[in-house]
Order: sequence, then structure tokens, then C-alpha cells
Amino acid sequence: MRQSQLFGKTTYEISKDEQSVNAQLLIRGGFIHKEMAGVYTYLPLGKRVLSKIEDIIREEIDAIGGQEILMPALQKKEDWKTTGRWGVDIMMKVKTFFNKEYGLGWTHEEVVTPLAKKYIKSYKDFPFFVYQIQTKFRSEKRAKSGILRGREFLMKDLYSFHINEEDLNKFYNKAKDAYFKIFDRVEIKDKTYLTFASGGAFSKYSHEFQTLTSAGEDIIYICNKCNIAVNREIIEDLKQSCPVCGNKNLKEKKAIETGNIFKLKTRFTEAFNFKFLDKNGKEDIVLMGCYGMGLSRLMGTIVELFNDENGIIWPKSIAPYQVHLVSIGKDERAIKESEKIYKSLQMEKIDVLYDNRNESAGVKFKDSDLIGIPLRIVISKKTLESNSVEIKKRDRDGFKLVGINKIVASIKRGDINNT
RNA sequence: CGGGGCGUAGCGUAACGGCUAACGCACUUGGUUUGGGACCAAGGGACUCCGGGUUCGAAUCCCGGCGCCCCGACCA
Repeated sequence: MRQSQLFGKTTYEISKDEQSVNAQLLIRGGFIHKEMAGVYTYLPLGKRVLSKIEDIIREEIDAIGGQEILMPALQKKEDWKTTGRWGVDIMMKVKTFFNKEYGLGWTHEEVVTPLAKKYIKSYKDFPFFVYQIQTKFRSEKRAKSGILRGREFLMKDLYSFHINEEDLNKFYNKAKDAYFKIFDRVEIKDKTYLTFASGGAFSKYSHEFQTLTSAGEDIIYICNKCNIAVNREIIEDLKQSCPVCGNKNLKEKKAIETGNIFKLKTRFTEAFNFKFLDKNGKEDIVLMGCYGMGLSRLMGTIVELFNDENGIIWPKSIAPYQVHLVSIGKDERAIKESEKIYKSLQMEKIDVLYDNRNESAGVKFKDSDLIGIPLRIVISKKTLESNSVEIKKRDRDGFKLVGINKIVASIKRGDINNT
């Protein structure tokens, strides 16, 4: 992508209204645009990051047997009445000119349960797992913290269906592992704790995935022995101790909930009377689990975690581009060589953002820092004096020169992947 | 939903009862620049959030809306 043609712009100044770090950096970098409180447009750079997060999640959920579907955001009133959730205050509703009402989906049990019931009758078809990556609507009383708490946000929601508890438990643990794989791939695993939360009426605990950040809005209590945590709602019930080992020395930390998994058991299958026929031809109730993960929140969390005074520092796996090719100056040969490198990187199928703009070196470097692509190739008259380009890496350890490539027009995929 | 703060060009701000609403960034044109947010010159761009009031006169004061941010309650 030629930066001269990139839709969206970096800005130096930002309203003092915008106080959260993720909103500031993402807006300044031209990743997102705020439409209203809690509602954002994802510009090309932001959309690329979101898509990369989406790809990672899709891969890991597919790997545990998830089948992707896409359910409607516009939902039937009667199904919400069936579960008794039509009246919850989080639900947004729309009304037509003729006064017909619909709910806007903030979760999808009311859609997926009747849907599954329609297709599945026999024990032979269990277990099965369906998920979607879709926009959710929630009437948050207070949207805040940039894309950490929106009224409209992108979420992956997975639903599992089982004929017995043992099978549900088995999958529940698999989902847990898959979540940690996702956190690992976006480089926040070491800051993310499996956190015990209240399980409601049907199971003792549910689990949240809480990622430590000062921007977080939750308080969790970490057990360093077990490497797990407990959330605020159940800390008192547990008498301030770890539910696994009983350790009383829990550390209080701020965190953000980046995922949650929940054994729904029969909460929704009973409401919709979703039963299956077992081996003996006898009816029994289906068990369910649900597994959520907010993509836009994950993106915001990563920005909160990985930045410095100059801008965002994206993990390699979700950076909007793999390489930022920065061409400095108007020197004819430098421009010609930049074009050659740009084309050769494209031939190597490397995603490259090419700063071909007619801007000063300072502007280009500042923008590059802000956008936060971890690998930067700089080419200028100066580097060409030694027939080379600079390859610089900017990551959480700082900013350093990692190489000088002598043969300018022949940077290969390997050179990029190895740095 | 309670408390606090704030709404002036695309963005950041100034003017705080009195001439044509000012400045910086961004934008357009021409020129000089190009290794860390350059410079000169010339431009375009505003129903001062909306509605009502007070006043000879309102961006400025008052009332009512709406919107945005922060704190709290609630929540992925």
C-alpha cells in the first residue's frame, strides 16, 4: 500500500476529551474514527489489525472443532420473551414505522438455541460447536475507555452443545486452552489470568480471562502459586483465598476482561425445550456452553499494553503491515530504488506500507513510530552511498538497527521473517 | 442512571457583554527544503451544538434540550 493513497491520516493533536490511551493512539494513528460515544469506524489500518485478530481467533476456534456461522443482529422479540430476557436493560431495541419491535443482539443464545434445535435431534449429532464473529449491540449506561467498552463492538461468540456434563466439561477445558493460545499469539498471555467468577445458578464458577492493565475496569486477586485469579464478585465468598490451593496471600490488580467462558448447562435448552433422542430412543435435555471474546476490546487492550511515548508498538502477529518502507528525500536514485524494493516486497507476498509521500524525514519517522509497524526499512540518499538500506526493529525492548541489507533490490521473505 | 467538567473552521485553542470571531495545525497554489513533526508567499474554509430568554448589543449572561469526557453504580 502506498501511504500517499492510504485513507485515513495521522494527526498530531487530539481533543483533550479523549483521555484513554487506546483511543488517543488509535485516533491519532488513523486506525479508528469515533462516530459517537462507544461507536467507532475502523479505518483501513484499524480494519487490518482487527482482521488479523479475527484470523487468529478463527484459526484457534476452528482447531477445536468450531464451525463458523453468521447469525442476525436483528432478533425476534418472541424468542427473547421465551427466555425472559426481553426486558433486560442492556438490550437495544428497534421499532419500525408500524410499531413492530426487534431486539438488537447483545448475545446470541436466543438465536442459536432454536436454530440448533431445528437441525439436531439425535445423540449421534453431538457434540457440535458453532461460532460467529459479529457486531454486538449493548446499551451500556456509560461507554468509556475508547474501544474497551463500546455500545457496538465486534465479538466472537462460540456455543457448544452436549448430551452430558462430562462432554461439556471436556470441551470447556479445550476452549480454555484455545483461549490461551490466542492470547499467546497476540503476545498478552503472560499478562492474562484465568479468573474465577460466579457461575450463576447452574455451575459453581464460570471463568473470565483477565488481562492486567492499568486501563482495566475490573479488580482481580491473583494467586501466584496457581497462576490464577479470582474476581471481585466472589472474593468475599471465598474468604479471600485461592479456590484452587487455599492460598490467602492474593495480590490485588487492575485488569480488563478479554474473554469469558460459561457453562450454560440447561439454562437455554430448557427454555426452548431443546431435547435429543439417546441410544435407547429416550428424550433428554441438551447441555450448552458459551464462550465469548471481544475482538475490538482485545485490540484496545493490546494498544494499552504496548506503546511508548512515540506511539503504538504492535505485536508482529497483528500489525497492520509487516513492514513499513520509509523512503527519505527527493533523490532520484533513492526514489527509484524505493520503488524497486516496494515491488520486490510485494512479489515476496510481504504486506508493506510504503511511505512514498513528499514529506520531510521527521514527519515520516514520527508517523511511522505512531503507526507502530514493528519492522522499518529506511532508504535514502545516505543509505545508498553504501548501496544499502537500514532495517530497524521497534518493539517493546526499544528501537534498534537490526541490519543493513547490501543488495537493495533483493530483500527476500526470509530477511523479513527472520528479524 | 447519579455527581463533576466541557461544546467556537476538519483538528487543537483564543476572544468572556461592544468594530468584519483571532491564532496554530491540516487543506489549495507557487517556490525553497528533506535523517526526527522545515520555511517563504498567496488563498479557501465558521448559522460560535440546538431552541428560547435577558440586553441598545450575546460566542460571552440566564433557562431548557442534545452531545462529548471523567468519577461512581452496572457490565464482554
